[in-house]
Amino acid sequence: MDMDTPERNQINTTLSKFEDSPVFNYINNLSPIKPVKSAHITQTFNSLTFSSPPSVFTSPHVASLKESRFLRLHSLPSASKPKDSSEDVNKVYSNEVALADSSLSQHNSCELHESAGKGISVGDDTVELSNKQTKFSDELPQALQYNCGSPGYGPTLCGDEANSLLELSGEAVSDVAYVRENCKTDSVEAELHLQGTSHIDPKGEGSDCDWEGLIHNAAANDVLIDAEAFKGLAFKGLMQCSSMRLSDFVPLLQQSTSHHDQKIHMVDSVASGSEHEIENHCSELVAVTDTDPTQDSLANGSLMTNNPNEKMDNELVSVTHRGIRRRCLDFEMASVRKKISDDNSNTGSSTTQSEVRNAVNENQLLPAKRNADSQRCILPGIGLHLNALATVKDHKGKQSENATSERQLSLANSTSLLLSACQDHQHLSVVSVSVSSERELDPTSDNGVQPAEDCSQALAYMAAEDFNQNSPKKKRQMKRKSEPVGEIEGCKRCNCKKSKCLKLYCECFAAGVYCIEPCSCQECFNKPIHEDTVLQTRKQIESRNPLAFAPKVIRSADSVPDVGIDPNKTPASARHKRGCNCKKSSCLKKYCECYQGGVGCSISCRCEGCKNAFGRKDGSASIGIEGETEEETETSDKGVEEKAIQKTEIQNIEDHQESSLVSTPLRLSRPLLPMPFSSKGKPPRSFVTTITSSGYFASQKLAMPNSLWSQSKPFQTVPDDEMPEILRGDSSPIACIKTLSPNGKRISSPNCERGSSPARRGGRKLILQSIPSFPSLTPHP
DNA sequence: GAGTTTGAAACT
DNA sequence: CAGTTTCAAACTC
Repeated sequence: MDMDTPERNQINTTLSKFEDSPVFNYINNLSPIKPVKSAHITQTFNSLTFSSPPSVFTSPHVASLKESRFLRLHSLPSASKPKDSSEDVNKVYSNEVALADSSLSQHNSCELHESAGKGISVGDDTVELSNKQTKFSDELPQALQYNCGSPGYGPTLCGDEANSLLELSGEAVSDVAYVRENCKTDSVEAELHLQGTSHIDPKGEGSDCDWEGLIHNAAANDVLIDAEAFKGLAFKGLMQCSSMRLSDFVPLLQQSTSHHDQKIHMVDSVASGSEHEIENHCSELVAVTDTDPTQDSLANGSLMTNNPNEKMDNELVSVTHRGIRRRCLDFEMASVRKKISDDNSNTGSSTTQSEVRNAVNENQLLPAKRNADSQRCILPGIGLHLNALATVKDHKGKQSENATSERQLSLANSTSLLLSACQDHQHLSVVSVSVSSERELDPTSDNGVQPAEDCSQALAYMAAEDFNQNSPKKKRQMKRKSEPVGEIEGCKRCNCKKSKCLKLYCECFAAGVYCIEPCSCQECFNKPIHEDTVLQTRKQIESRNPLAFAPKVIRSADSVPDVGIDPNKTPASARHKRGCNCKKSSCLKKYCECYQGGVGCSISCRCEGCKNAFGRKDGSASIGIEGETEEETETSDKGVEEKAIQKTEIQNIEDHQESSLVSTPLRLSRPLLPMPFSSKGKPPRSFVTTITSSGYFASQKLAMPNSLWSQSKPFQTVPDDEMPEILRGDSSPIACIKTLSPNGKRISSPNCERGSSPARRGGRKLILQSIPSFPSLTPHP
């Protein structure tokens, strides 16, 4: 986007330098690879529906990810590391890693040189990519981490690419390596699919998969495939296509790529003497598969066929699944699942999947990471409106049984992940992976697979259950030390003892997610196995209060005052939908939902002694020291207490100031996220902001710590048929709905307060802001 | 980690 | 709808 221009120029300049360099020429001569056309590349990236959220994306981030891989490919060629050819797979991996690492996390220019020096195509654009990649190199590790499916898993396993990979080198094809490989494979597939390659059939259903076609197609579309990913793909393809052998595959690839100059990447990575690597790799994987037919296959209830090909495929799927599967399903997702299930039976999975994908694409991926850098600590919430989905289900009255197929679950998971896009756009990778893998899901269902909750949860869950089961250590890592008990960036964890997690007291339940392992709840019913109960209870609560699961904080249009709704001139552009009722906290503590949500109190609040730093009920804004000087508006005036309050306020203010994102509540685009909750680093418990349908949907789950909230009624009135549209998020604004809660509290539909610009609002406050559901015109540094 | 405080949710 | 109770998070020590 806007950010690219400068870089581009710079890159070009750099490139020129390179090209003028004797060294460059020399290298260039050595390399048969031709420059890649930028246009193609661009197109490729843009066309990656999945991972590239709209425009927004563009993103350097998404791009960077791919590019990085891309880059890695370049570095892979053994040309520069001849020794590798004879090494075993692990060794190779290690080397690759090393290279990748050097290119990823280090110096840019050097890296670029290195890449160029390796005979990698150095077309202007290519260089550009490389360069770009370098720019975001620091993000890669994390990206990779997520790519591997689990944050928890991340740091240790995949988080730091260099480290993880290196670790791998020392292990015999471990789980880690395994997962990693699969992730890549799936990623590639996802990319290919995204390209709109109709003939790519991951399942290989109906006939031998058209790998040749796939390759050609990939080449034709200028799909960038990194060596490793490709290897995985090739491997998979081999496994799937009994008629094709690896030896045949590589030549094919070469041939295919040779027809397209742009395919240099592939050629470079695969053709350049990597066949051996691939074979090794494949055999390694095969060996693993053969010797370790276990866990996932069993867990997923996947088939253990006698057909090696199938077996492998299953394994791959399950592994990937393993990384992502678990629990990203929330209640709503359960519904989705069901719906999907129904749809699948009727129209075929492809349609449904694509729908989901589209929804995801349009609603969530976008924002991905505009502010990734700055918001890294924030949990971006990108999500699909689960409630809406649930609604669909309800309307359809279709309820599939617990026997939901794994595919469904998987899809749900994928969606959730997508939705959740937890922390960074980098999660998108995960999404993409999961989605692609979903296609391959083994139809044999596994009830054991839990629906996912919010992305974070899912990830956390995975980490906890999938990867950490045997490793308390990892588990601990997953918890991220500083995280307060309840949430891990988007992960909710409750501690309910009496509510069975079926009341709004339960944060998980209120957020529309299932409780997960990290929860300390007792007698919890908020689990997939009690899905019916959960849904029922949920319905009951909604019948009482239609907006019970709606986001508590509604953010109005950035540029449009909350006229009518909030007569007060409070600075905040967002308001708690119902207002608080604080008596003693002066709205300066998280007891106050307004404060917790990072919004000012409004006329609808019944609080006493409001001193909300985000905006007082009386309309004054006490920000910064200002607040201290402001008159003490209300009752509380008791010395010590007052001091305590002031202290708190000051502290909060300081926190605010610390947050680069939050400069002031008054700011229209006030960052929702980095709230002043620094005291414990915990984001607001449950706030979601919604505004645009798209934003709304997008924001949910994933995002936050609080995850998905579900919003309900307003969308529930939407006919099933329209759901897709809703998911699309673009659509027309939903009619403003104002309702009264049973108890007379004012409840207005989030939409009522929605602003004119749909693009900006989104899920939880924190997230949306940082992650616009649509390409934001405003550059985020 | 236990106990207290707080205010939302639930109940009457 | 108001008052009360229950509940679990937030907070304090």
